[in-house]
Amino acid sequence: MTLIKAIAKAESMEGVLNLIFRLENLGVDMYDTICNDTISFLCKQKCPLAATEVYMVLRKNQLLVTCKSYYSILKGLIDDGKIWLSQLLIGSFMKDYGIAEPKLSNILLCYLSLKDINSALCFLSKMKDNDSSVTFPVCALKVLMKTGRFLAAYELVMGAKHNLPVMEMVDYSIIVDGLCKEGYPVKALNLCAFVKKMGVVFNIITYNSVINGLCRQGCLVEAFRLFDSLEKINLIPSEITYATLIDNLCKEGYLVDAKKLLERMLLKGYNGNTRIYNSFIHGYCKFGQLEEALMILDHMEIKYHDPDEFTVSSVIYGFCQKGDMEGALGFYFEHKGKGIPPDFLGFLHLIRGLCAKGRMEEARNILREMLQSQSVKELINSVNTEVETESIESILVFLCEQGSIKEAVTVLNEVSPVFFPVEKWFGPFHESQKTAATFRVEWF
DNA sequence: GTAGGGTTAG
Repeated sequence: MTLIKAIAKAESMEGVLNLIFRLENLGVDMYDTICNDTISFLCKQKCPLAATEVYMVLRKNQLLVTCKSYYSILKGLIDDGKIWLSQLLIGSFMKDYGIAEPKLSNILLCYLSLKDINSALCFLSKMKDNDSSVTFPVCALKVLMKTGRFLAAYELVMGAKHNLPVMEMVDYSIIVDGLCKEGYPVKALNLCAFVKKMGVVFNIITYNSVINGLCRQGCLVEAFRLFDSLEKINLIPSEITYATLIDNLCKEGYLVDAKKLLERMLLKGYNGNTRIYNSFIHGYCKFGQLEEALMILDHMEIKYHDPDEFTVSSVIYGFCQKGDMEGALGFYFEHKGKGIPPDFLGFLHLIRGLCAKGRMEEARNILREMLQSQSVKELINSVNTEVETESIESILVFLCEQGSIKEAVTVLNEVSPVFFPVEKWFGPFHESQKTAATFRVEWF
């Protein structure tokens, strides 16, 4: 076993398998135990396919495949989404151990929940009738969460009500978080209430996720209501709680309220960070208050929070909004000199602004610098896998060298929304009405 | 299986 582990650590699964095959030919004692141990080890190393090969060796020699081996291979295969292969193994597992074997029941539940959550629940209730030790499938939930089916997980929990197994706080939290990300913050709140009744206590991270989910759906009022109720459940808002709310206030143009909230946060002993100040800078720039944004920038530097790519890009955006290309260029060169270049959108604003003024040669120079920026390259190349033709980067380089700046900008405008989707909360699952437009903060 | 998992940007 030590040798096998050593070979596997060298990431040579073929080496492990070769060794197994040689041991087989030598007719070594305890061969079946070695194979079962190897299966367990390979699964821990997240190599269920290699483990399956060892399993085949056991089958071929009509040796005992332990329940644990079946379980760990199947779990690995299901986690990897290798459904077709797991189907074959489940058949043998059932033949060898019978349906009442707890590990098999768990795997079946995972497997069924992947295909059809209702049949999983049906199976579960049947197993309960047989007085089996099967509990509600936490593993089924994990499968659902891993495959992003948070609604199904939600319905599973809410539907099971009193037949719930002991679930840990984080298990619930992942569902809550998933629901928020999918745009179901109200369902997430329902789940929170339910969980509270079960006596499970969430920490602030979960509530941060819900607050963010509500904001993303445009439910700022509800988000603040939740924020205000945190005290009642003895939870102290974290810096991220404040950051989330501040960012959303800034986005909506409630900069005065955002500032009040920032003051409140500082009073609680938090220091603020670059990200929080970026929210302000971006908000001020978006609403045409460039001077305010620049004041925040100064303030930031006094507080030793270093500006970053986002900061620089936001300020450039602010200058461009005003049509002040000298200001934008000056700011760009100054920060480039300090080693803080803008990111994709910062460059794009700069180039668009220059083009709008007919300053094509300067736009071309900036485009050239943009295409040399590491972060821009990484971003652009991250979509290339889906495009079969030439890479976007090479197209842009070509257009730049040709001097076809307008065409290059067209390409950039096309790819930009892929990286920075806008208007998040107008998706198909709009749970509650957007209330931000009539919203004012009333804590003072 | 018996640790760790889950949160903020245009």
